[in-house]
Amino acid sequence: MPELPEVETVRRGLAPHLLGQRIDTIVVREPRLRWPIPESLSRRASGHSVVSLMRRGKYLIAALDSGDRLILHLGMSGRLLVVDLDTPVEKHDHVDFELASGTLIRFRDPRRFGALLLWPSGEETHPLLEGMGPEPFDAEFNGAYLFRRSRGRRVSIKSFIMNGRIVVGAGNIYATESLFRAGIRPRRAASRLSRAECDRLVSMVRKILEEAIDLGGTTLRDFAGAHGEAGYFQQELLVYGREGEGCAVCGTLIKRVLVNQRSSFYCPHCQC
DNA sequence: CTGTTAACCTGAGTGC
DNA sequence: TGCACTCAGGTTAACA
Repeated sequence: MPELPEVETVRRGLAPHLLGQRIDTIVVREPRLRWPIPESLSRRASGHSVVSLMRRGKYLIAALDSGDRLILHLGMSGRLLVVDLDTPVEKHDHVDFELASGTLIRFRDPRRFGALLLWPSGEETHPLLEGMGPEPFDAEFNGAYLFRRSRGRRVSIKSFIMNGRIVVGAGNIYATESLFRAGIRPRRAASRLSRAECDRLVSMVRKILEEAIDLGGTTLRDFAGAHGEAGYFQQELLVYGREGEGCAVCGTLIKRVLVNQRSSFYCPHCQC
């Protein structure tokens, strides 16, 4: 479900409720996520306040006044919802954070590809965050960087920009849309992009992600922000999910191909 | 090292 | 209704 704009939308919705708040209780109903929720989580985190809520790629990181940090990932179907204490528990509501304010932060994740881990105080880094590429909005992520990193790489450019070691945040939807706007076919070898194309692609990735954040993310099926609200970027999608429709620019029929087992959409006329 | 594939898991949708 | 099948916004472990 959530790519960078969706995670950022959740972060912004959550922050006002979480910052400065003490976590009274953590209720874990189902610890079997992507990795098991650490048994020590509840003991270590309850009684402590949240001092910051950051995003790194598609991870959310909540720092506590103890120095411990909670790492959250929404996987494909995860949600973090702000609800009242008496809100009935639904089938896939795996974890509740009960705050001193009387608000509940509820983690729901039907497919359980998400994660909730502890990054203990004093540990410089966490294995999951180590080796991550730059944020797309960092100055480090620019045309020169993409050009340099892509030399000699035979993988498709789509897989390349979805690779979190190159740049974080672009998932299937936004990689697909960025490539359309940059005029590059998803299956082109990364090594065969010109420097000018790298410039264009970088600026399109940034632009798309920025616009998607402004519109509260993309809701195709079930993405929702912290208050259950849908995003609006799906209205801006020009190729994703539009196989067989006419291209918005030239009218040519949009094609669907598989790139590493993921659906990709492109216009055979606008993208080469 | 690079690149490809299967795997994790549930639910929604489709066709018979 | 039921069954079989496909697909879904992510990531990594295991392989060639």
